[in-house]
Amino acid sequence: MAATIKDVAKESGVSVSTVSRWLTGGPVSTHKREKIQLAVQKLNFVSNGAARSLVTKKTYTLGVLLPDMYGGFYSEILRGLDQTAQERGYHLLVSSSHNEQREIVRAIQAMQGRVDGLVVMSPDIDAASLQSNLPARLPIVLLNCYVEGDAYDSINVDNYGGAYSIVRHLTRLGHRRIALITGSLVNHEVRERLRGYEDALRDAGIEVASSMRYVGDFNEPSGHRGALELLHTPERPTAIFAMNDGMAIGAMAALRTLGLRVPEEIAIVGFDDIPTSQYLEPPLTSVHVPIFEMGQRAMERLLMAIQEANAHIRRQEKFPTSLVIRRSCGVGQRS
Amino acid sequence: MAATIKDVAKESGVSVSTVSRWLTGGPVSTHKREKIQLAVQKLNFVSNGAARSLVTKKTYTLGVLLPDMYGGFYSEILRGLDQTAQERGYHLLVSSSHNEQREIVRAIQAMQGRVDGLVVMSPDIDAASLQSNLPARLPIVLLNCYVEGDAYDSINVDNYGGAYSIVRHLTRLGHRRIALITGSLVNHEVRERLRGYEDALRDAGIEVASSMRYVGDFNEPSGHRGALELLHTPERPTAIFAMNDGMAIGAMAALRTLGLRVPEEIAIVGFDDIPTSQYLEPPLTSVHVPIFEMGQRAMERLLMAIQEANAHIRRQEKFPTSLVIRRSCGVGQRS
DNA sequence: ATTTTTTGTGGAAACGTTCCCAGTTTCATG
DNA sequence: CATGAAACTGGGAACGTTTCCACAAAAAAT
Repeated sequence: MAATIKDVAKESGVSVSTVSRWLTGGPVSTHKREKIQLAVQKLNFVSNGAARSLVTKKTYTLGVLLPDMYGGFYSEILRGLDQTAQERGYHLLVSSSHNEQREIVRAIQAMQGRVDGLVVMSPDIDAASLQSNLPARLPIVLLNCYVEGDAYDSINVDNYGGAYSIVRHLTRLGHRRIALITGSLVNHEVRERLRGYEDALRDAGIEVASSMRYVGDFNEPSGHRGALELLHTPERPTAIFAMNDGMAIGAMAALRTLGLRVPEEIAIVGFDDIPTSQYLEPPLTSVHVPIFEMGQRAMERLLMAIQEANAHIRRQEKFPTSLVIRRSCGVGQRS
Repeated sequence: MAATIKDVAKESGVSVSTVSRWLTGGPVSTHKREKIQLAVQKLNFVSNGAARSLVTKKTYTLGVLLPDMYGGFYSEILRGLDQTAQERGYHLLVSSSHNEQREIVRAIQAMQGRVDGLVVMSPDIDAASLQSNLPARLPIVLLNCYVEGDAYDSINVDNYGGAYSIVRHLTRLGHRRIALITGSLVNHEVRERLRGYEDALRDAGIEVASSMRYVGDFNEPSGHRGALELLHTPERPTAIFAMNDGMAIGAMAALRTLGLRVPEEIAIVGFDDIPTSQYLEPPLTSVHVPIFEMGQRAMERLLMAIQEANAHIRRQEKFPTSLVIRRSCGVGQRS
């Protein structure tokens, strides 16, 4: 068994209270302090976090719920979360692969009593079931979740604006047949990006054709499949807009195997601007999303919510995107 | 305040013991079960993890210590760890950015009582200080750490063999001036890879030149700087071996800005074979390391150690690498 | 019908801390 | 040298669970 505070007290001949006071930085006489330190060393004592947080009601741990962990996007988010947490002396309790409502709730419940707050990232969670399953009082920040109203702190991206601007960029370059590789359509972010795509086409006087659309799943292989499929359409697209960089990468690989040159024969653009994208050949034009910063910001807001407790004012933030023009769309500066 | 088990007991008119028994799946009469369920629903009760693990001494949480979180390597490791943990009903308590000995120890101590075991990944931790600071009995698996003897379970990569084989590949292609971009030389993995590089050169009758070496830090920018520096040497290298793919990517970007074609004018190879590498142009020849699998395996071994408790037999595993020949070294099959 | 087993029940003692409280010592200060 | 403040001390009650125990009621076996 690991040594407890009682063992230390006995070994050093002081009371439990005094050892505890030493642990928490209270005033202890030099004499006793030395004895305690000796005993701690000897017994290899480390205080038990569970017991501690049971009484203090602080865990210095924050829960993070992710739908997945694959790829440059989630790892950047996690990095942003982790760095900020780390700076403030917090740890992260991570749990991924949650797509279903029920799973998320289960994971949240398992974290109860082990975390001081929660960052939930799940594009398809619904607010109602969150509310009814969440222990009251647990500070929470929603990242890229769709919720109406101001019941939660949330952080989102301007999905509509980003998609609109990159598709408009393509239309301005003269493209008229712009194919689309989407993620799952139940995903709210996907729907927003879709709206941006369609509006940009319409505003350019282009008809939206459903043959120009392939439903992927945000991973490389689906981008690959999507590109192959879209090239079979009677009127071959001159450009492909993939709803994230992962699928754009997959699509580019597919085009390469077909011997199609990017961007000369077909343009391709993505969304997210993950770190990898700049190193592709040709470098990928994409909608820049400040991924790392969003992670940071989510964590900052969560820590704020924890600190301010009930005085906390909830806010919904929407991060702007920006167009990063590289060579894959056919006109960028070299990079 | 969140509701406690006592509140539930009072609300439903049964004893605390009975509620607890219901929670843990013990036998409870239908009648009381219903009452309890009602009360739980009404009070929105979720049992407190800290209290629970204080008495059961199980947390269903595993600690993970990483030196950093940036890049394809760590995120793959983490994914492997997380997936396996998830499958077995465990969560991950993650803490990164630990390079110094002291920081690691502090992080481990902070996790005491909150985790059932630990995966420590820190190429420059030393076994002695681990041992003296670690609470006895806490199962632990070392990932890519250098420790002598069999005091710990550990998982490593065949760094020497990997480096040797990729450098030999280059010499067989006729390269004689093979430059090297390393990571920090205090890192044990770096030293092993260095050894492999040097032996491969010697075995090919090539003299090891210190002018052909640039000390980087495993991140892209240092690869970029390294490539620029190495091209200034009197005898320009015909190939560059970067000790990880991140630096290889940085180096490739540098060569591109200089207008040097890869692999025609200069070959470049990496180490790790992160997911990104296959999508580069040209695709990067690298030493494949089963990153995800190593994460999985580390977690499996940790869970074993936990399950078997004192009957556990420690083992040191070394994962083999394999050469992945793509185009960046000048001879690969197209991909 | 009696005994034995199973099933269900609540009281109370843990688990390893912190922190309040009441008390004791130490130490300037007038 | 009294006096009040400050520093220090240990006892013990929390914190929210589980689990051991003793026992009662119901079911099964004799």
